Amino acid sequence: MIKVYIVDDHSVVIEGIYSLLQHEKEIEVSGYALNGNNCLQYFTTNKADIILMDISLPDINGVDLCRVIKTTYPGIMVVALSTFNQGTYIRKMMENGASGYLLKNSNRQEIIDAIKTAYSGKTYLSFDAGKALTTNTDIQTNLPPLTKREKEVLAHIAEGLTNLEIAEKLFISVDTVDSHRKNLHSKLNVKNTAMLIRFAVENKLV
Amino acid sequence: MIKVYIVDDHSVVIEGIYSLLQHEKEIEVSGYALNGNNCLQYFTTNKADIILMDISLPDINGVDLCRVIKTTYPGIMVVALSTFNQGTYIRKMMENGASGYLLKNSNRQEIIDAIKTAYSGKTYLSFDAGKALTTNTDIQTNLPPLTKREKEVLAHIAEGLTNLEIAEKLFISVDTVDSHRKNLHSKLNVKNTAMLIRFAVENKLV
DNA sequence: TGCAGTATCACGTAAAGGGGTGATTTTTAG
DNA sequence: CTAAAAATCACCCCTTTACGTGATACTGCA
Repeated sequence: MIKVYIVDDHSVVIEGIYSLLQHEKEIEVSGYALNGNNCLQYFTTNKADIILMDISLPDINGVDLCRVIKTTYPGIMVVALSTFNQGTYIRKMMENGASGYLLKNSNRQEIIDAIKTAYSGKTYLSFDAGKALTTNTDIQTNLPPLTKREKEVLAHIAEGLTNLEIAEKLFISVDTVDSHRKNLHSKLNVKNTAMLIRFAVENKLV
Repeated sequence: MIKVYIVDDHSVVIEGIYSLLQHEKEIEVSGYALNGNNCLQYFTTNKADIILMDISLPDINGVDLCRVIKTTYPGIMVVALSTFNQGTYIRKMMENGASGYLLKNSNRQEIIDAIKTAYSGKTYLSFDAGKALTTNTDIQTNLPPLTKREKEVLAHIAEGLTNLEIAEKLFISVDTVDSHRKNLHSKLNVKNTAMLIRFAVENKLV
């Protein structure tokens, strides 16, 4: 029986994985945490074989959490969970001891494969993730498609222009620029300019 | 007589270059512009051999301006002027047809060398710029030194935290975080979060 | 010892961004 | 032609940044 622990701040993800794995005979979900600290807390008194770990957590980022876990409990295999397919993050997780990288849109079989592969001590990478690593070209397939206008706006934000300046440059209203900005936020799953630009630069969107 | 034209939004820089070159027999400063549009305007009716062009301009960024100039007037040699030594920007300027890259802290001889080299059709790179290009490692020598605290704050901003969140994490006041942020802005010569993060990521400060 | 640089905190104003909701028009693709 | 996607604009409310100015304490170095 492989004991799996889940760390993700989205309850639905935990719920989804739990449900996908509940009929799996060889796998048991032994617990979960909604943030990094609860996870660390848990492992002071409990154990597991595999941790499915979201890369973005409210308190600690996945890369750091992974490093802490692997140095403290080398026997636990960490599989990174991510919404997007970013070569940069994949590399960082791997450098910090992760045994695999799984996209949240993976199907049941992929998740099971990842868990079993990691359990056997090997590394599991989802198809696209592996490709992103070897080609050294971040796959944009798993990035939400941005429209032409969104890309333009993003480029201008990255240049340091304000919404007003962008509006003047594109001959549209500030409200429209704001709309595009909001769409970028929700598509890229960020909540402010700093995260937006970081994401954009790291993904060579700008 | 080599006719030199200067584009820079800082009057002092124009003044400084002018003064450094005024006793040079073979070089004549034939004009200047404080922004990209005035520069383009000028060249519809005038000409020059060399343009010393600041990379950051109020209306158009230097890279784009360089591309426009070089496609419209291929005979004009563009030498990029920059405060910092960023491999990324150097590369971009070169890709867009610049004949050289000069730091604003260059001395008189370097500026003259750059102008003459560009005039002869060759490429001039200041020592560090050349190094930054070939080693593929952005030189940080020319980046203002950031203090420990500033780096910490910067890292947290890049993670998407607000000043308040950073303050709580570092056990300091929001006002202090704000201070560090202001210092980062002035040290790195940026005016908002977007530019700050972009600069930081491109310079591997985060 | 004294100065420069760092780190700290404060207060105020103005500007910009973040979040929600809703609506109309254009474009695009089937 | 028509349905979906994209682009446009508007308003509200609140939070966060931006910028200025100034002050105090600590620290390392000349």
